[in-house]
Amino acid sequence: MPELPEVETTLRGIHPHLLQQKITAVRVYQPKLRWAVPDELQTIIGQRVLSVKRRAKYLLIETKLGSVIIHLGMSGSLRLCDKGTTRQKHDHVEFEINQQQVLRLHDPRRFGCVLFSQDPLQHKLLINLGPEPLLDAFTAKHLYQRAGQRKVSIKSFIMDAKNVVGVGNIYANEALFMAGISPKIAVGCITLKRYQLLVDAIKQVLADAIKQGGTTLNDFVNADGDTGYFQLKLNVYGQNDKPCSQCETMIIKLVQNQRASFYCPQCQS
DNA sequence: ATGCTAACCTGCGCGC
DNA sequence: TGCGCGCAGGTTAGCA
Repeated sequence: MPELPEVETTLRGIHPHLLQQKITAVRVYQPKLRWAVPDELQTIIGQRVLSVKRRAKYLLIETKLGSVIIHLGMSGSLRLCDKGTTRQKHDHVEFEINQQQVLRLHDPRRFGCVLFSQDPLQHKLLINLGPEPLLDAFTAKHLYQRAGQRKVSIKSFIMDAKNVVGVGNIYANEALFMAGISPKIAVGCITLKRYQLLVDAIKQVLADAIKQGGTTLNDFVNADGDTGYFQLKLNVYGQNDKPCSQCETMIIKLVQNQRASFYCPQCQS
């Protein structure tokens, strides 16, 4: 489930509870995640948390000896609870904090991962990532230059983390609607001016969602254990066969790169 | 280099 | 009530 706003919300939820605290135990109940949980993870036992950060949709828990890299995949969530709290089905990894609390990774589909690296930003999975969408380095010029004469669709392009990180399926659809751009257009055919509209839309859509505390759909549980069901206003995602909020034309659904796309054929071209 | 497909998993809702 | 099917928020490896 988690798109970038949910990961950012998770970060903000766990950050104050982890900073400067000692990791007193690590328990792995199911090591078979997207990648096997490495034995090296045990290195952090006894270490103090120096910082908790986010890069793309990866959460980084940094200690003097190295960092834990966590990705929530499609269905992952992190929850901080008292040590005695009963473990739930699909709670695969837990970090004990000061012998009192545990940070638990819950992930039914197991597309997430828990890794360890002495230098996480140089890790294979992070080293080639594009700019953070909410920072100034993410510009229209950047997308325009990367697009070149390529023929890939704009929807696929903005969901490719080498171009910009953190744009998942919901927000890709919503940002394209906001920018008035059809998800099917080839990236090489888009003007710099239209890339500016798109960059602005991506920033706004993500910032709005973070402001609301993450979305929305199914199983998001925030770090304090409250269900975070903030229903974001979705203009196109999941709105197929319903009238466009702007022009009343029926929203169309199609499949691109094995992912559902939704758009208004009137407002987006 | 580019673009597409399969694959990794479980759970849920729907039609029959 | 039960079963099979299609679908789901992500991302990489591997192929043509």
